[in-house]
Amino acid sequence: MTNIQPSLKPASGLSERAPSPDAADAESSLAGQSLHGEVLCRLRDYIIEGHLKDGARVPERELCDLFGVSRTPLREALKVLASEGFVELLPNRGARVKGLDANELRELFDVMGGFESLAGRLACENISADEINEIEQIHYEMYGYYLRRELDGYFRCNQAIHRRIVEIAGNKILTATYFSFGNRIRRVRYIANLDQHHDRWSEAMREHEAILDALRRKAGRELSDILFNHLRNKRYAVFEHLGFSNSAE
Amino acid sequence: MTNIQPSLKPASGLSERAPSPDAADAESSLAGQSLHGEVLCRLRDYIIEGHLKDGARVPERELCDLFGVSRTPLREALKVLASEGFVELLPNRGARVKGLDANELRELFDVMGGFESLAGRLACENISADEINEIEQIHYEMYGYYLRRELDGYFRCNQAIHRRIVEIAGNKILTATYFSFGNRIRRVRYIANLDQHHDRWSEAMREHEAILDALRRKAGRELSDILFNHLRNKRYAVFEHLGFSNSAE
DNA sequence: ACGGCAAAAAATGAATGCAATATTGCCGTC
DNA sequence: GACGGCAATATTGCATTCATTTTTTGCCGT
Repeated sequence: MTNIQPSLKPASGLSERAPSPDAADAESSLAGQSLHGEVLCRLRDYIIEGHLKDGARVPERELCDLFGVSRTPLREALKVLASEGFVELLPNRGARVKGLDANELRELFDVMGGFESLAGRLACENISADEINEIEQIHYEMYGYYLRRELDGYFRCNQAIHRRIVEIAGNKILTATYFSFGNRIRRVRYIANLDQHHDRWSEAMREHEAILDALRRKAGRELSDILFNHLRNKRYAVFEHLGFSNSAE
Repeated sequence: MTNIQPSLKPASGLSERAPSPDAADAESSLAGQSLHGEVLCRLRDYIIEGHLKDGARVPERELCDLFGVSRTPLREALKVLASEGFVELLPNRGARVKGLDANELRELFDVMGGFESLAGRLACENISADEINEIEQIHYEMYGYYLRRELDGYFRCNQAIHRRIVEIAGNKILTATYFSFGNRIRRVRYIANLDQHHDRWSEAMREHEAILDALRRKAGRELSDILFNHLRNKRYAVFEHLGFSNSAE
């Protein structure tokens, strides 16, 4: 994977990777090649973007018309989406969109924390000087946004750092799984209209300092720990924001 | 006409394997309820148990005959198996069994290490006195097998401890994902006829002492670390055993 | 004997058809 | 007006069918 050239352009470096985290590699094989792969991606996005409400039944016929395919590839896609956790298959009663209750959301955050934790550990084993530089770059760009209170740019950099750490971990299976699970959280953001909140901003910024520091020192065990707790704290903040209880139920 | 014979007895090579740690909850919804769910489970087991060789094409027609279903549910199952990583879908060229090369196996071990690491951390947050007792029990039973050099019993207890830790973590999504990924490694065991080896036995036993100790003290961070390295060491041992290189390639 | 080409065969991918099941709308009764 | 039963309708799950594409086979020429 080409690592981005060390062109010292903090501001522009990110804008290019801006758009959408997009697809894990997991379904690159399915993606554009076949009808069902196409339908899978489109239907997944359709659900992630919240066009179907939690618990709503998935109208096969309508979606067939919408996508211009017959029921066969659509139903194949539904089976896959069920295994990914986006829908639930009820015997003889079709598919329903699977929303996340507070408990599942909490679980999902912890699992993501586990992935990031692992990624941090592995990244410390593999990271090159150039890559440390790259992360630093993004970090300082993010710091700039932080100082200027530009939430949007801050958020993009934040995402980029976490994504790069996972990529640098150099474990394709991890990467694919990470992004796949990330999609399920992404949907919550759409649904709950969960724009990033300012609470905890300075705290998160401090945590990122620690992340960068641990990366520089290649302190895998430590970074692993920091990243898990970073996600935990994010979970706490999100739950606070949503008015959920933070204790197990 | 109406076939509908829920029994689905091919009477042929499919073992009536009862045990199997079985099932993540992930497909409890798919499992016995529908034809495609049934086929999914059976085909997955069929592949895990090595009835199809790495890279072999998956013969739709034959399997349809074997399972006594039409191509539709079988193909639906194939799509899911592809998303789980057991097969690869080649456009217009059907499905091929996806074997793991050394690199992917290494990645998979690390991901499992990540899951166990996370599980240990969470388990320390949740574990009750009774559950500690239970783990201790298994641990000492395992120690007995160790002293008597009974590899089989030792191995069963070993598995049980790791499984219990994951369950005690109390994160259903983690549990489901853990077992799902475990299946892919399970296949390697079948294929490579990877009986447990004696190497590293005493070392592994010592590590398990540390695991139990950390659990007792509810030292999550520590246990997290121990478990990751435990898996790493296991990976090293397995790779040694298989004659693979242990360094990244 | 060997390699290349064309036709046949088989496989795949997707659409359609059909029986079984769920859902809806309607009506009568309380 | 609310409720329960019943027919009409829609939906689901799977089998079957159809159009392509791939693979194999058979043939010919060199």
